[in-house]
Amino acid sequence: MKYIEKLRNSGLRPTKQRLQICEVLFDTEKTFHFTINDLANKIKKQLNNKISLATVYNTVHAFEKKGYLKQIPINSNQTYFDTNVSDHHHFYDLKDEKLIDLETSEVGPIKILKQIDGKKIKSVEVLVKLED
Amino acid sequence: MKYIEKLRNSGLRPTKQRLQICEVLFDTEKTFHFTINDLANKIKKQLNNKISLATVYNTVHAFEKKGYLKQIPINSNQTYFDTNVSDHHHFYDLKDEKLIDLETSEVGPIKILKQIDGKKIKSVEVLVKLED
DNA sequence: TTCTAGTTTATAACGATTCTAAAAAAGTGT
DNA sequence: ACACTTTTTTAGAATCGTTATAAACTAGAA
Repeated sequence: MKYIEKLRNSGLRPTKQRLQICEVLFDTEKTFHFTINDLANKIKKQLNNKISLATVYNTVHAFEKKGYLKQIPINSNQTYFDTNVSDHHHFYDLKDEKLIDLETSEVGPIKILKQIDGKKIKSVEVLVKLED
Repeated sequence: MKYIEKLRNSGLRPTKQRLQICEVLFDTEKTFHFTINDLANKIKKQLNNKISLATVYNTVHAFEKKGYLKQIPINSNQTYFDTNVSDHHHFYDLKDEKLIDLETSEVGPIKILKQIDGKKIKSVEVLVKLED
């Protein structure tokens, strides 16, 4: 299994559940956006196998901490995650409540002209809200 | 009262509670960020007067719909609002969990080079995460 | 004053997320 | 393979922000 190493290297035991979640998250052509609920359903369908919700939460947070997932800053009752962990931005379609990737190359360079004492910039994320 | 007109003009009845919330939100030198809970506490302290939580929620949402408040897109267990409704951006201090305004003039012009069919851009918001 | 629609209220309901404590599995050494 | 320790999984309970409910109240109009 190709994920065993990956997990071990980041100090996570390669358990059956984590490996299965890796499959669902990373064995795809394209990256995608999801909520915990989306993911739990996907697991059930795709693997015909239920993983406890608590485990899904734990795993997603563990993966996020290790940098294998990113949280998408957006106001919703549910938290959105992204399997695309490269620096990039998002459109948010307000009507359909859908997220669409917006690559950094598709946004001109962003200059932050204000500094905050004792702090450094960790990330710059753009959210473009769309309407009809 | 200066807010009676404002509320009437937007089709909201100028009730005692709404006027009081207006005072707390808009009778300030500077704009500020808040959660519903922050606001409820501020009302209790500042006006020595309790307004039902449900009313605070209703009012904040009504004001947001009318454009007197803005939601700030950020991942937190609570929803953040801003009394600064001009186009602007935010720093988010990850450690202190604090928001800081970042004016559009302090960010170079942002060019969105990707278009989504049948949709137009409603807003462009930048979130700059800060670490030590 | 009376009527009606809009508003407030306390409380219940809801739903996403986190906590808990026990069972299971993984890793380590023998 | 076995015993032992630590991590992980699990179901269910608990938490907490937010929304719904239904009754009491209020603003505005006739």
